[in-house]
Amino acid sequence: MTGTTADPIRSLEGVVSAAALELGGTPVAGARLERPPRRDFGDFSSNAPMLLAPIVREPPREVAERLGQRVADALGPELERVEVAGPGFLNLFLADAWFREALGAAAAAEDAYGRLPATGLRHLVEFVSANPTGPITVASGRHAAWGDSLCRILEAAGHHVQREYYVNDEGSQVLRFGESIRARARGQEPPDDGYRGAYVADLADRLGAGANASAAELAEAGVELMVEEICASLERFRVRFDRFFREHELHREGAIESALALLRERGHVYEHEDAVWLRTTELGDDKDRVLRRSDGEYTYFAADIAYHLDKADRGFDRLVDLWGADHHGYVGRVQAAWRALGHDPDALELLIMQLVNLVERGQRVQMSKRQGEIVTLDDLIDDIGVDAARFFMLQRSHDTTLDLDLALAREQSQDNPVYYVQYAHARIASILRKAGDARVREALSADLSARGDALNTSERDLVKRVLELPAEIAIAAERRAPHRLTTYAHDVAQDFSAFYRDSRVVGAAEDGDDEDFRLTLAVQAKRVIARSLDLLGVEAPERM
RNA sequence: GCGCCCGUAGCUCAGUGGAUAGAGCGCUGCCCUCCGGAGGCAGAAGUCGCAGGUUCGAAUCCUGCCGGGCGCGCCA
Repeated sequence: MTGTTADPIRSLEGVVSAAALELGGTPVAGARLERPPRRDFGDFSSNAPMLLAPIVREPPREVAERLGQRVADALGPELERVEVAGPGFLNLFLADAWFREALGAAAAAEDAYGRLPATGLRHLVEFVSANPTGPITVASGRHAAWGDSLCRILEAAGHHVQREYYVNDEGSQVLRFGESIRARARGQEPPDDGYRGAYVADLADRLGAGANASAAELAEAGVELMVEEICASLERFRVRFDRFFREHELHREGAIESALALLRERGHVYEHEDAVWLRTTELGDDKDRVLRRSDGEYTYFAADIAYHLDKADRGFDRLVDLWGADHHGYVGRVQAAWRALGHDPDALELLIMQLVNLVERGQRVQMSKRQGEIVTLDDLIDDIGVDAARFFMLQRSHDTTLDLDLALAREQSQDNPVYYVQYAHARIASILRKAGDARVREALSADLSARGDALNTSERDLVKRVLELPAEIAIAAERRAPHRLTTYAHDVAQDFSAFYRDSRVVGAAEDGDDEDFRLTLAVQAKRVIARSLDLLGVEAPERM
């Protein structure tokens, strides 16, 4: 049955699908097992009969009856009973034997549990990419947490992942940055459109900038220092990149010219009023875009096309870009350019990250700022810590504005979801310490299926929850939805609390209960919480 | 004006075709002879923005409208 795999729910789904195939003569697309909304609808519920009904031309409930019979035959004693319900659901009530075997299988997988089979697909995820003209802000912090967590989840889902930060070290912004440093070095105010943060004067000091250094030199040196600082802030936030890709490389290697030549060859380029244009309107954009300005300079857009071409040439199956909300007007033209280059539109995903509002008791707040007018990621971490910052930033989907409640995030109590989850983990650790290593190992090597006592509701609920991890990871990866893991981790913690309330673990044997089963379940709940938190980049403490 | 995103409980949000729509916060009430009370249980609270449509079935898909956010440079 399911004992040889680390995804017992999937195996069960396979049994139902096989039965549906026999009945319908053809595979049923979209059939799945889901957790029913109410406990009296069983442990798992299949929508297969409703999908099968049109194929076999029978009422869904009749199909469900026949499917139920076959599933019952296939599962034998692991199934308690099936019920047909509602519009044609097949509800499965599983026997305790199934729960024991399933838990045993999950526990036997140890650290591999929740790690999905390799897909061979190579992903390049580009995120943060904040201009290297200032420290990392809270908004960029959300990009960092989210992008990094997505990468962790993609890896768990079996994909190969490369993390990349695109450094805009060219162009007018950078020059203005250099001019601002130079002004400070001369004891002057930066230009009106320059960078006015306190860190600029600090950079001027650290560079030992003489009054006659050029803005371009100062810009280059300033960018290098900023990249180092950004890197350090991100490292502190547990975010590491495989590569910082400099825009400068594209200019130096003639990559922009060759991208432009390729576009020209493919017939998408024209000249107008001394500028070179890309005809993006033919590919879904609302206006054509300039690639090279009339002054001969390439636009940021041209460099970005060259960058994406470079990524594609490196042989990735999937490019994921995470951009700020202020860049969403840019999506159409980059997609158009991507298609102009002849690439599969689905291979490039452009995701937009919405803004972060810092909130305290319902009011927008101004934090005390280390760097003048900018609220930096470091300021936030100093205030609420890395774990709370990451967890809170990951609780929401990327396309919704985030209200981050600082008061709640600071709170070290059960009201704070990150503490609630970490507390559950620490509490299980404490229980297992009390049991002792040797006793825990003994429990893990016991054959749970040989036991006979009835499981209680909260034990069964926790087993089911723990078994959901592989599917949760798969869905989070597919939908680019790290926030699902925050919900899941909280659910596990909650189900553990119910289990713990109802069932004594250490000393269960004295009451005649199955202590091996309970210890194994506690171990597995702890692993699953730790795994979920790891995918979020949040620590799972043994003690608090 | 055009484009994209959002509109679900008092608040912040989950829920990408299925059953009586969920969680956290807040609110009300209850539970500490028990492995961590940094805990648990129960309750009140919803015209899923509005109106049509598709479907056996719609918070979910389509169309229109209303409200909010963001974007619409030979800036990056």
